[in-house]
Order: sequence, then C-alpha cells, then structure tokens
Amino acid sequence: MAVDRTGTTAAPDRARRPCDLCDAAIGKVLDAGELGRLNGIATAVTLEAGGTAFLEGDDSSYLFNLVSGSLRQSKLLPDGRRQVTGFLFPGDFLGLSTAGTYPYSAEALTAAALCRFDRVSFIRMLEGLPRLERHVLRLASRELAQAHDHLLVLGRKTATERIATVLLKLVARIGELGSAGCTLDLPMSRADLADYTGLTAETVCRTLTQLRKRGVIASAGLRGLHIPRLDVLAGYSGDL
Amino acid sequence: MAVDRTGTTAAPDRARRPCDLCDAAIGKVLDAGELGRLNGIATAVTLEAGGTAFLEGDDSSYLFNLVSGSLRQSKLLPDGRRQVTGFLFPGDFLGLSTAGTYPYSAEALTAAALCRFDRVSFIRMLEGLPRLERHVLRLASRELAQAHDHLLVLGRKTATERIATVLLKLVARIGELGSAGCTLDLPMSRADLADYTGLTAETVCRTLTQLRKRGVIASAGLRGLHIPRLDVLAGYSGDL
DNA sequence: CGTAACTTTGAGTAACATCAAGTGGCGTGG
DNA sequence: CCACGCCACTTGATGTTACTCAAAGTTACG
Repeated sequence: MAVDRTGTTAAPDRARRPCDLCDAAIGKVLDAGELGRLNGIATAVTLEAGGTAFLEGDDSSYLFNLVSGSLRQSKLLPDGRRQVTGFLFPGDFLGLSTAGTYPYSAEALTAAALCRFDRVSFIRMLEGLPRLERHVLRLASRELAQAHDHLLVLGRKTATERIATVLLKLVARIGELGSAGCTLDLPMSRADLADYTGLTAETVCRTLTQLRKRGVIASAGLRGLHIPRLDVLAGYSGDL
Repeated sequence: MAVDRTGTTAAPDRARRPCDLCDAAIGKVLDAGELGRLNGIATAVTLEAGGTAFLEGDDSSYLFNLVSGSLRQSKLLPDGRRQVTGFLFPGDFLGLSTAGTYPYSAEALTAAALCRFDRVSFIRMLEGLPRLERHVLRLASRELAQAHDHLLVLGRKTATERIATVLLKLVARIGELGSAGCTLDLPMSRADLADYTGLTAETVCRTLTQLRKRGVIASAGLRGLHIPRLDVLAGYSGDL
C-alpha cells in the first residue's frame, strides 16, 4: 500500500462498498438504494496523525466525510501566521466550498478515516437525492452558524473567555460525561488551540494554568482534562 | 434599476408581484414560471436606516433577500460587547440558518428594501426548484468562505491589516472604479467598522488617519473614501 | 444657530505577545 | 532498564499593541 509523505492512503483493496464506514453518518438521510449510488463514487481514505487531506489552494476536486478521528482546518498568511478555522470530528463534511480551490488546509490531528467523493459526481448526484441535498444544506448552515459564533470569540472575547468557550464546545462534541463532571481528551496541541483562539501557545498555557488553580479544570496528562462542573466553566465563557 | 446613493429604491408599486424588485437578483437561476411561484410566497419589505429586520434570538420565521440598501449582521454578548459578523448588500440572502431562531440581528445601515419569504414555504418550494436550491447552497458556501476569511482577519491580523482588508472587500462589493483609483461610500459608522474588525472606534480612526497620512486613502467627508491605488492598499492587508 | 451624535486626537494603561529559560513526558538506543 | 535527547509544555521577565478614559473638533439636523 503506497503511503506518501503526507500520510494519505487510498485503500486500493476496498470492499464492494467502500463507504460502509460512513454509512452510519449519512445513512440516516438516505435509503439503501441511494446509499448504493453514493458508494459508487466514494473512496475510503485514511490519514495518519499529521497527514494532509488537502492544502489551501489545491484544486477542490473532492468532498470528504470524516468517519473517524479528528481533523484541523487552517489558513495561512504569507508570513506564516496561521488561523485554525475549525476542528472536525466524525460526521462532519469537508470541502463543501464551491470555489475551484480549497480555501483552507485540512490536516489530521489523529489517525483518521474519511470517505472521499469526486466533487463533480457528488454535485451531480445531489440532483437526484433531494434528501441528501437538504442534509448538505443543513450541514453548511450549521457550519456557518458555528463560524459566526467563533467570530464573536475572536473579535470580542478575552483570553479566559476564549479558552472557556472552546473547551465547552469541545466537551459538547467529544467529551465524556462521567459521574463527577466531564472528561475530555484533547486531540490538538496548545499551538493548535492558540491558532484557533487567536492567542499564543504561551497565553493558552497560562490561561489553562489559571483555570486549573481556580479548580475549574483539572489536568490528566498533557492532553487529558477533567471538568468537575460545566456550569462553572460556562461562567467564564462570557456568554451568560 | 433606479437606486440613489443612499440605497433607497423607488416605491414598489406593482402589487401583483411583490418580489419584482428581487427578480433581478434571483432571476438568473429561475425561469418566469418558477419566479411566479416564488412571488407567491414573497412579501416586499422596506426598512428605514437604523431599522431592524430581526433580532438575534427571534423565531426564524422568514428568509430575506436584500434588494437594495445595506444591512449589518451582529451578535451581542450579555455585557453589551458586540461583534458585527457581516455587512450585506443587494443580492445577499439573509436568515439561511436552519436553527429555530436567528443567530444574529440584522439591522439596516441605510434605507433598504427586502424580499421576505415565509421560511417553511420557501424550504418546501426548494424541493421543486433544484436550481434555486443549488443557488442557495452556493450562496451559503460563499458566505462560509467569507466567514473563514474573516476568522483569519480577527484572529491573526494587525489593526492596519484588518482595516486594509475590510476596505478592499468593501471596494470589491460597493466601490466605484474611476479614472484615478476607486471611490467608496461607506454605509457604516466607525463603531460598526470597529465591531466588525474586533477593534475600537478610536483604533479604527487612528488607523484610517495613518493610512490617510501615508497617502494610501483620501477622505471625502466622513463616509466617503478615495483609494488612488488598490495595489498599495492591498500591500497593507497582510495577504501578499 | 444650537444641540446631539459622531469622529478625531491625546495620554496613560492593561492585556496579551515576545523572548528566554526551564520542566516534564516519551521514545530511542545503549 | 536507564540515560539521553527531543519536543511539547510551562513559567518568568520584558515589550508592544491596542484599549480606556478624556477632551476637543466636526457634522448632521432640527
């Protein structure tokens, strides 16, 4: 199996239904026959941690559905400043942009599995699958709302509010509710969080330390977090 | 179409087809019969400068198409901090969100004319108008790309870069190309620009003054701007 | 012509960035 | 198994940008 330097792997030995893995994600809105048609234009793709699904500026030939793992979307300025525009988790669509090139890069934070669709075929198929089109429109709309929320974070919130807001959002998406609060396994580095929140890695650290000292969060290793009370953390988010 | 400088349109006097005014905007993707069906669920709405189309949190009962004038989308934090998430100009859609309530407020910067659609009827109608649905999806996708661009502005750019970037975007949308550079009639206040760029009104002023002193821009009254050379302004945007 | 709202300018400050040093976890190789 | 080194993370000291507060100047409008 050929693995290039970006860690991309197109599985050549795919089963009869390469998109089996993502059926669960899309399956709710399509019946078996429709899924079959979709599978016809789908290819299973896996990424190693750090691998690249596509780079900002690449021809947007493909659409992706994230099946497992987590991705980071980011944009770069010419001098190297980076803005992470979002983190993606299973079920999220990727590459919906209608422009000819991807407006951001997509890289794997952890090992990830994706379902890849030829863009033109996918769009053509939408015409015959109104429920899928509705689903995609709903996803785009939700993404837009999330982007607007994040504009508020970046434009108007303090460092502590930014971190609290982002932690709450991550908890909602990938947190595990336990008997005593919530547990969170961060898939991204402090630098990723910094580029997502518009801060520096140092400020992210200091802010986490401060929250830790106040008992709002507790750490379990570098990437593990425990949040005893979500409502307390929410109190730091600026949203209440 | 007769549109004066403030964005005020002639009164819509053809009662039978309330959406005549916005035919031009949507007309490209629909034929006459389809437009007729669309008109059936449309209502013409006008706003005075400062008027409200809807407020953040209102039930999202309607979709709008901006026909003339300009709007401001904004979100508020409980303590009054405000983030302007976008400025809208003729042809833009408004309220695409699929959530039950609007995620932001929409207010008129100038007198404005809108075409209002009952949300449920509009969505139902999409099923029979695949070209319109495609159009809406494309609009949503473009809006998403713009939001991502603005995340980069808010998260990683300096004050000067933010102002330069925003001015360039406004020029592209509502600027008039003259023999010697570009002319721009800003429909929004310094405070609006501040809340859009994540700065304060004072910083916006200082930054404009600085660009003026450097000859990058020239002022014509409070809201009028002249940009002799767009490439020079672009040099301050951080994007090159 | 007067008033209110908006804009501009100035001085001081606070929040976060930058620069720099030190710590800790983890994989590798001895 | 332990020493080593790397890299991410953390912490500290200093610097800079943009914010805050204040006041004066403009513009719009009755």
